[in-house]
Amino acid sequence: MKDILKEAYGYIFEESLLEEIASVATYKEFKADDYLIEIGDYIKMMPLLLNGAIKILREDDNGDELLLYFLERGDTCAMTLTCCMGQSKSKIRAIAETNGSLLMIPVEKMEEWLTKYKTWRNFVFDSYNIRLKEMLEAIDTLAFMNLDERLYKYLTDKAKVLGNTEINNTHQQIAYELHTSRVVISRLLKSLELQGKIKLHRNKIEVLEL
Amino acid sequence: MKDILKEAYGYIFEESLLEEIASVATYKEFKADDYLIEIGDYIKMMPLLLNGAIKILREDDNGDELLLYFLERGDTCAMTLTCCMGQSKSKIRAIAETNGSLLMIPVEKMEEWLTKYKTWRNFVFDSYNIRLKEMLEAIDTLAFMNLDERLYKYLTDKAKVLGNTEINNTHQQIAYELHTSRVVISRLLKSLELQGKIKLHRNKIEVLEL
DNA sequence: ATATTAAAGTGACATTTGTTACATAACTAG
DNA sequence: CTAGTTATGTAACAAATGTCACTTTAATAT
Repeated sequence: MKDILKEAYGYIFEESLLEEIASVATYKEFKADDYLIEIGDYIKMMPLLLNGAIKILREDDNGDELLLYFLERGDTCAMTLTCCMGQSKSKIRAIAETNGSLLMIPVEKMEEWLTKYKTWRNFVFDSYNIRLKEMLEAIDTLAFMNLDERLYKYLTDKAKVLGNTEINNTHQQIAYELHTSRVVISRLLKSLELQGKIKLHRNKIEVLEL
Repeated sequence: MKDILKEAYGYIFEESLLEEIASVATYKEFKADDYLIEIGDYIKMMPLLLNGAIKILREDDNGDELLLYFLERGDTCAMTLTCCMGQSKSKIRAIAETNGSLLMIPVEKMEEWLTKYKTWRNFVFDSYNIRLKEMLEAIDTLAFMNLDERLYKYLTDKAKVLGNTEINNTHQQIAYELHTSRVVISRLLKSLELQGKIKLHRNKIEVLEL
């Protein structure tokens, strides 16, 4: 575990902090599609992602979903920070997009390190900043793009996160994450295929240009 | 200035921190519709709002606008924190909604106080958390609500921020902030009026229920 | 009081997105 | 191979939003 930690965070944290993390953190592996955080959960640990990808979703009162963004190696979840420090319930859902692993840090430590390590403080602030940036991007996407553009962005973003141009999803699953209906997604996918941007297969979409 | 500072922040900061703030901060007054921050500005100071309200807007590549949220007394702008600490350009525009005043804190001090005062650290984290919450709310509004609901929410939110049920805006101005067209806003306002929720006048909208 | 200008109202139509219903194609278990 | 199941394709229509053109109303300046 120490090795993966060093690989993922060695370039930002000093040796002594890495030691401390290793000594208090809980290591956890997860598989694709595992539910990691559910809306309303109380969060007492802060996750540090070692590898794999996690998708963060928002849900409205009717249970309708919307994909907010992906977390990758070196990321932590600012929403979790929010909840940890504010002692409030999670406002988002986190689902593993791929297999992966993470470390869980107790909240007390994370607060302690804020004063003790400048690198940790910077990391936490950077995380907030990255998250705010991702949220802004999500807002831009919703406010300024049509659904066909949003869909194409979704596909290319996903391909990047997966490191693979083949996306194994049904149209229905995509529809959930973009908060629309399956028929609409099928229609727009077909049109993207006609434009030569993607190729459709059963349970699989191939992104042709990245 | 010390008085207003104490009135707005006395309940969260200790005396010594208030002293420090008073000694390094620049006091600034602004008038409604002043541009306080423009997209692309470099930000070297962190604002603490003493009174009045500020609206935060996002703009896309075509110059189309979208209202994100309002800041009120006791708020600071997490976007500014982002920019201060990351040395990056502003990604948002801030326009005064009412007359008001604020304090500008140099970035170095804000970093110094992070380790020195727990209350300051909590304030900064709370600010981030509140901002993330507002962003989530903005996303919910965009993703899950129809335009008529968004418009009504806009009107009631604005009335609360102004502390006044009379909103002095043209339909065109509202259309800009909600990123749609004047004709659409006129149509929906008329329908809200027929539902008995608002009353329309020239250059003025009266919110009947809050 | 009248002319000018800004704001708001309105009808007609276009586009985007959502919905329903059903057809077809591809996989899977037996 | 065949039946059943799941995924996808598609037509037809509905609803929400956007656009254009023009009218009417209210405020302001002369």
